[in-house]
Amino acid sequence: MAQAHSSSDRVTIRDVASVAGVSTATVSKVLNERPDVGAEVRQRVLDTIGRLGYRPNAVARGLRSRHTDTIAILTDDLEGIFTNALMRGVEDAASAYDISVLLANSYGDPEKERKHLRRLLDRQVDGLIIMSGNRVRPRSGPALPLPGTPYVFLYEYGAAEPVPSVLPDDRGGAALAAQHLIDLGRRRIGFINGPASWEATADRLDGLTTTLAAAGVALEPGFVRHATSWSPEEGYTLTSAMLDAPAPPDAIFGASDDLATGAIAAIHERGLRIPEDVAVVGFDDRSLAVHQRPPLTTVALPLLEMGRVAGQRLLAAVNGEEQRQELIRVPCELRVRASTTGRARTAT
Amino acid sequence: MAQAHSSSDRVTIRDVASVAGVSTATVSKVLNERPDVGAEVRQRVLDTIGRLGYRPNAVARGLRSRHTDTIAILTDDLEGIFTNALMRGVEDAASAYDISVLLANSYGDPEKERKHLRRLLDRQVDGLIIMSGNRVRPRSGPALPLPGTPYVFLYEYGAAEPVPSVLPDDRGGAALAAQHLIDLGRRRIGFINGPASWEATADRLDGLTTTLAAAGVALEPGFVRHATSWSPEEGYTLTSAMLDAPAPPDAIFGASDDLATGAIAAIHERGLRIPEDVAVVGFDDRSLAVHQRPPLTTVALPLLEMGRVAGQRLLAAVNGEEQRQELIRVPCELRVRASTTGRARTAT
DNA sequence: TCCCTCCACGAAAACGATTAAGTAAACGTG
DNA sequence: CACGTTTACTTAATCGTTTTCGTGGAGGGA
Repeated sequence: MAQAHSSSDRVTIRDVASVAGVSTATVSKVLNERPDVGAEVRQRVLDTIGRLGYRPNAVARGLRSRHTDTIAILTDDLEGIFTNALMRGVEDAASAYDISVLLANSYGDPEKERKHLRRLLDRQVDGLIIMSGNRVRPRSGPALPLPGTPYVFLYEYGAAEPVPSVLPDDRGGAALAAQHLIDLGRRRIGFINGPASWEATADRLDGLTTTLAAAGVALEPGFVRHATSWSPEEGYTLTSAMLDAPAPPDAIFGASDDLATGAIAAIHERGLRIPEDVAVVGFDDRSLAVHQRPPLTTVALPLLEMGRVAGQRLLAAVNGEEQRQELIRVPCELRVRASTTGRARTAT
Repeated sequence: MAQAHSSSDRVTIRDVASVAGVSTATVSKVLNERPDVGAEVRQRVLDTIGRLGYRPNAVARGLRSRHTDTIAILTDDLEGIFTNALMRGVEDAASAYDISVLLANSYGDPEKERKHLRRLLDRQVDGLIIMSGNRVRPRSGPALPLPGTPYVFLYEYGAAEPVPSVLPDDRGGAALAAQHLIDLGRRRIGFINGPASWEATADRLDGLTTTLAAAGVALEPGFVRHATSWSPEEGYTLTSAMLDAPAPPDAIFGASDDLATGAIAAIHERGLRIPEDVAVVGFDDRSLAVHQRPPLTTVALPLLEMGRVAGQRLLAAVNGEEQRQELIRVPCELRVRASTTGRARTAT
């Protein structure tokens, strides 16, 4: 194996140039696949690079060319339920374009967040994915202080001003669930929504009612409840209340898998059968959904795809495409399982 | 608000120097808190920096000083159950020292992994946290090709050679659970271990048997079973088998929360009470543990702490401390809940 | 007063690439 | 054959810092 002959230091573009008998400019052109370099010289340089095991120094490159091929994810909850899948989507998109991803976690502390943001800008990141809008987002003040650095909000509700942003299609997702229940002949549908303070809950309710209305099905007022948290316990108590009503529902739609899980417990407790007596649909498609008994039909949040979309939008902006200050909704997908059909119809 | 007067470009150290009437060398010294600069000059420079809103360019700094204040996490499963908590620990440690964290996900694809590794080294990262040992790890060949870049393996079992590494104390964790059950007077303990191919399972079994033996309690051969996966379903079937034995166990220890969850289902199904008839202990302390009915006593994996420890070890090595090729075990913690005591004893 | 030692600071050379501008040779073209 | 144009390279400046020396002056001792 050929080695750099002289020093123990890393081999630079200058070494390659001198060994190949060309200038560093030429090596650089070969590296960047520029057209104005002859075939045999190109080959010679390539060979030399291989022999010497040369690798371009990304830091030096970044200094001169003013881009670092790096984007950052700024989050306030690295351990959030959905964070990994979102991150993975972003990482997917980025690494497809040979872009690296920096991670910054703020715990929701505005001080930490500012510190991270400063550090990232110092580091000359090319763009930012923001999953930590509580503090830096435009909602609470003027626009982000990101001179010339493009950014995309990911899974951040409630931006006051138009801003590049990616969210799930909550309305469409709820509509999917509603249509599914209708198709199964259910007419007395109970909806356990999340806390009203969450923006998504309004859209989910809207998707449900609109779809039901279109099918001529009315939603009983007592069958629409806002939980005070997304927990199974809430799902359990609210479902219990509905089941104990004189004319109980024949289906429960929970605005989260946790809520639906609580519903399942309440239904089982009363000796009712799922789905024969009461069908259950959840929302999110967390891993627990498939492990329920029976496995839970649910509306899957397109987290991976959301991450990818956000990443792609950001990279487009980094590459100079003009960025539209637009909110993009990524469609949800219905995963039909035994809690509505009695036996799993589709894998996963 | 004072602004850079002349151009639209970013303000550099040279601008600061000229405005403050000193050389860039001096500004640099102030920036890096070097001693050889006088008090009033220092103050003048500091003021100028503030007025101009100057921020040092980390890329340029990295080029010259040969360190980037960046470490990377190389993982093969960004969506793994434990990945976030581990990452958060690493991020904690890093950001405490003003170090940024790069993320690289390989999906276990060795090709992708090599590509990421190359990219990270090109980027001159100061060190690596490796949670993706399947391919790059020494097990399958010679040492890592990381000339001069320190690294620490995190939550990676089975390194063939001594290598800086951080793992949970599986043995100690199992011992904690065993002691707890003994203290509660349980004597007929069933152990549902994970798949034998997992290195951790041997340690957990060992911790259990050693502790029981020390208390004079024997483990019945039929009460020690290896599952073929970590799933609740496995826990369910294996527990069922034990419960249907002539003299059933009075406690089930599952080597994962999922296994223990399955155990709970099997116990309930037989109309037995938890913990009166059968106590249940899990391992991992995933979020589902606290949501079980009854809430599950479990051995918590110290993921956050493991991440922190790995981060700190790495940063120490980056700072020139000599790195010991050593495996560090981080102690687990027992979280006592109702599945053994009948009522929660501790919060969380 | 002279000499030596510090102390603060500046000049200038890196760091390893990219890139604008320049140039010599080869190549038409009239 | 003289004269623009390409083609294929090279030269050298540049990106924004850090860092190694060098240096002038202040201070101290004899």
